[in-house]
Amino acid sequence: MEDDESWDLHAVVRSCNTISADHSTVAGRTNTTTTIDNDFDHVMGTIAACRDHVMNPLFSNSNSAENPSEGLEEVYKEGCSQRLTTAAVVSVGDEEYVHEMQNASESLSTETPSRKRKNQQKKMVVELSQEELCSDTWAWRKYGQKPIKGSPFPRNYYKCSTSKACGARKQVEQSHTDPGIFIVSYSGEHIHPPPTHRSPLAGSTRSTKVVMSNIPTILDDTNHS
DNA sequence: CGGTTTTGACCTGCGC
DNA sequence: GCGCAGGTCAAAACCG
Repeated sequence: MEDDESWDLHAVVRSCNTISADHSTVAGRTNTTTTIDNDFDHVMGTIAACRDHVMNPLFSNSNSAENPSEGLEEVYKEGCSQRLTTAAVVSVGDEEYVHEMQNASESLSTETPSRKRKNQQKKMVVELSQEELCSDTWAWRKYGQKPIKGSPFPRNYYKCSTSKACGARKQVEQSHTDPGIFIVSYSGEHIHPPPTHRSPLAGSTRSTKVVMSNIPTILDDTNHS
């Protein structure tokens, strides 16, 4: 069976939401850019979800409540620059990820059908702490888990469960160099605004109990408007 | 009842 | 062309 570590991963992973990543220098290699080039709207939606939950002091300082567009845009820019620093660490000491992300970045310029394989799909790869993972309001449904060669931790696959038509997906994998860090890859775009609250039944299974115990805190903040 | 996780099977891209 | 590995599907089980 899966051990506590993967269980923890499952628990943490239910919610996640981030900005963008740009790996200018990875493990001493040449520039690697992993960004969503045309997904500003997606990112803006992401930020909108984040800002209320103060996953990062950056967002709590935003004036987005008054000027959602301008505020978020600024936050987005700042957030990117800050995130980039973090995200750039993703591949340090991890040749596999370096390779993976390089391949991903090379294929970012092509439009991607919903079911392209492997590195052909546009991806945004970020490194997140457990806390950050818990600061997500998007509703994700796990649809698969796979052991990854060379990694002691399985990779988990999630779809956005808010809408069946929503093509947003994410993959979450625990870093084997730092188990406290989670490598999250986003693909696709949300076609709907972030949910303002979760269904009471959402994530009602075993391993999500812990997660749901975290979520209410977040939701309380959100619903206080 | 409606939503989720689990998990084995299947599909497909990629390297040799 | 073959085999491997990653990504997805879908049925069953679970939970409140």
